[in-house]
Amino acid sequence: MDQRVDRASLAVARRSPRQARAKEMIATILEATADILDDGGIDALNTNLIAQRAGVSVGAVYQYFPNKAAILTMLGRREMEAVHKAARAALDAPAVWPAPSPDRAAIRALVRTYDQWLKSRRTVVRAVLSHLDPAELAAPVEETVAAIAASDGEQSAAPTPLQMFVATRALMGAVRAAVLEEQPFLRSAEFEEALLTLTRNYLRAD
Amino acid sequence: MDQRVDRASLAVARRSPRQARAKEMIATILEATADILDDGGIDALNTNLIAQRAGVSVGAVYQYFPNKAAILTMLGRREMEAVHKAARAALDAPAVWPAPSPDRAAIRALVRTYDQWLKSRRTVVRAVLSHLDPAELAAPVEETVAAIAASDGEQSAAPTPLQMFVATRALMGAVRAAVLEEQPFLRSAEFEEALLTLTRNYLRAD
Amino acid sequence: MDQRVDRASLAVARRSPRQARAKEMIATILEATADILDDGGIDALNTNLIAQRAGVSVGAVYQYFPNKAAILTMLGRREMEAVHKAARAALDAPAVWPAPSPDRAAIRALVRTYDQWLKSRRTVVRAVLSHLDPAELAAPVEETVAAIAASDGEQSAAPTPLQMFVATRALMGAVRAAVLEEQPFLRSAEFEEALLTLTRNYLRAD
Amino acid sequence: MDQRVDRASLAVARRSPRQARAKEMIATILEATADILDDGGIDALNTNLIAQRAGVSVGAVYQYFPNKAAILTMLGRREMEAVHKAARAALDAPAVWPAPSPDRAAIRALVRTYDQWLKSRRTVVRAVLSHLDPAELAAPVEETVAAIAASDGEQSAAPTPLQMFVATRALMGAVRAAVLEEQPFLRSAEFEEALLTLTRNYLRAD
DNA sequence: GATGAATGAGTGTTCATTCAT
DNA sequence: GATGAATGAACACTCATTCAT
Repeated sequence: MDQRVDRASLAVARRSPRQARAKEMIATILEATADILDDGGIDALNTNLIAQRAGVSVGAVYQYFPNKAAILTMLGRREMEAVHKAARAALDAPAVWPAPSPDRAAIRALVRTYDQWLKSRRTVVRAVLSHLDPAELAAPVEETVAAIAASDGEQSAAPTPLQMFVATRALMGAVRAAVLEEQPFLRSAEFEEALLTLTRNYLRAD
Repeated sequence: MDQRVDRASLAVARRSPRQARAKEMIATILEATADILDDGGIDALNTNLIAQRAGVSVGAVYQYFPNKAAILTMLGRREMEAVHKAARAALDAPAVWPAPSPDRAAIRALVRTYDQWLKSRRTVVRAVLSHLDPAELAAPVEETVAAIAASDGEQSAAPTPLQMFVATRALMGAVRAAVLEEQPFLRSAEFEEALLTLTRNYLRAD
Repeated sequence: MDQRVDRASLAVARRSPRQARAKEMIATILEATADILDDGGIDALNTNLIAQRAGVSVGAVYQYFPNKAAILTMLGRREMEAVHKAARAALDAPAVWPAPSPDRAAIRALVRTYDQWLKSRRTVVRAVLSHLDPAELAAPVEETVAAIAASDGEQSAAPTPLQMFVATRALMGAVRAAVLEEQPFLRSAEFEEALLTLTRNYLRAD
Repeated sequence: MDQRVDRASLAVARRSPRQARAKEMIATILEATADILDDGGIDALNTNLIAQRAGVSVGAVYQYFPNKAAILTMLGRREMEAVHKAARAALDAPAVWPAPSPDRAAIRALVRTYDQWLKSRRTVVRAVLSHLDPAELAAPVEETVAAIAASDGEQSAAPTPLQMFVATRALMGAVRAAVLEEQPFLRSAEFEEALLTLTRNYLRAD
């Protein structure tokens, strides 16, 4: 068998470790940022501290991010992606028995995800919620709303964009407030029920 | 005749104009703050600039506010009070003919108020929405929700605290997102209708 | 006699100490700057050190100068003013006996002034010579050249602008080089003689 | 046949292309430096940018230069050499008819050379003029002055070192100022005439 | 109470230089 | 020799807050 490798693939093979390192570095920096945020809030956040906690030099931080704001923004996006992913995973998880209806499962997944997130990264959540573009924050919730709308079966038409907007933001508003105000009922059955009713009733055509 | 006046009454007599001056000063400072916010965003805000724009010295600013954060907080509260007041005024206004139902009137008042506010103080709104305690922001909306709940008449029981929370935050979430994302449908009839449906359907017992 | 003072003059009287303080501060900052320059050259110059050496805070420095460059520029101008003044004073000084011709006196004054200056502020001179606008540097020399031209009496017409330019810059070029290259003949009679010849011969019509 | 080659001769054979490469590299780096200087002035100059523009790595730059200052110095020297060469070439060029006197030709060559240089590398010229040792800058001018002195024939003795110094620096001072102040008369006949008079009159013994 | 000059800790960012690969 | 990621000292400048007048 021919042992030779063409130059192109070799180059790819070689670049990989570099890219891997870059990804690692970015991850490390973001983690350090999140840590600081959770320790001392947004006021404690400064680039030198980020570098120190990440165990790298400030210069390295600026090799991967153009400025401080970019770090915060990327952290926000990453966190949202994580929430997104967690919510979807919960949605796709094999149902327990007796299976909750799919829309209830969707709400439950959403709330659980936020709750989990909040527990591990209280301040990061707050920072993300207030610094990220609201439209970006809506993505995972939109999926939940879509799941609820779909569960209604043929009974009703697909929601209009405006309906989606209102339903998404309403649901988000309720969850967000519960998170930010640290309401104790965040993981209660009643809250889940309320959110479900809110969304169902709104989307139900009449 | 005795020319002396007792000190106490003098103090009382004098305090009035003093307090008036203090109120004026505070108002001036807050106005300057709002101006700067709308001109250059939160990053342009600093106490020296506030003093300069208010036409007073920094020292004077610190005579009335313990620190910068307090200025922002008070501005936020004042703005919310204004919204509160405007919303209530709209709610209490003599109905035009044909009168909209009271709950529709409440929603309309809320949306109009935010729209007006946004037009005159875009950045202040953003700053307030993201820096003020969410519970504080809920007050005027709570009133609106209460009005809607009341308009349902005897058909349903008074909403529970949880219901109030969810309804309020949901409504707020939708309005807030429309404001922050500067959605063009903010002052459309469809949006009003959607918000009304959202709240009515949720509060309607079933 | 009326003892009252009108408000305006009182204001002036009161502002004085402030302005005096400002002038003092500026002088102190410039002095500190010159000190640092002479100690460690332009590379050792930084705003924090300037403040420290001036015995004030960095903030104070920035109260009087918009940025670091402005400090250097102002120092340059001040130094040039001083040279200007010294050169003129030497020019106007009562002649010793036997009196040198006025043009020789002018050259002598110029060279002495530079020599003096160099001895006390070697690096400042270098910095000034290389950072200041060349036209600004020409002023005191222009005066010297004018004195030499005038001493020629009615024999020749007033020099044209181009002649002034060439004579001034030529003279300056020679002095500048002697200063920067720290030529030992800077304060020799031969050098003085040479400069005199250079200028006289050029300006003498033929 | 013996395939071995002795190491020494191989080394010699190899050094040539290596040295050629080294020269190329140095030239490339200096060119990049000049480019940056002309684009954004001395403040825009940094080693990473130099490397990038030169299409090499920073490490490579440091293979050929001990530090940033050395690059600037070498660029200065190179530029001066070029001026030197251009001035000499102009001096040696076959005279047009009617031939200008040799001293006029020398001045003309000097001024033309500076003018040309200025047009193509304005900022480099400024940087070189203010960062290079003044004695180094004098070399090409010295040659011009020598040419002028020589053209005087037997009428006068060879100039003394001091005379050379003064004549050179005076001429340089005038040209330098015209260049730095971007005087429009830089390439005028009057300026040439003035410079010629300046130098001739000074060197003419009397 | 009012003033605004002064303070100085704090911060984002740059960039010459090194060195493991 | 070449690369370029990493280093980290250095620095200009800001701004909330204080306090002598």
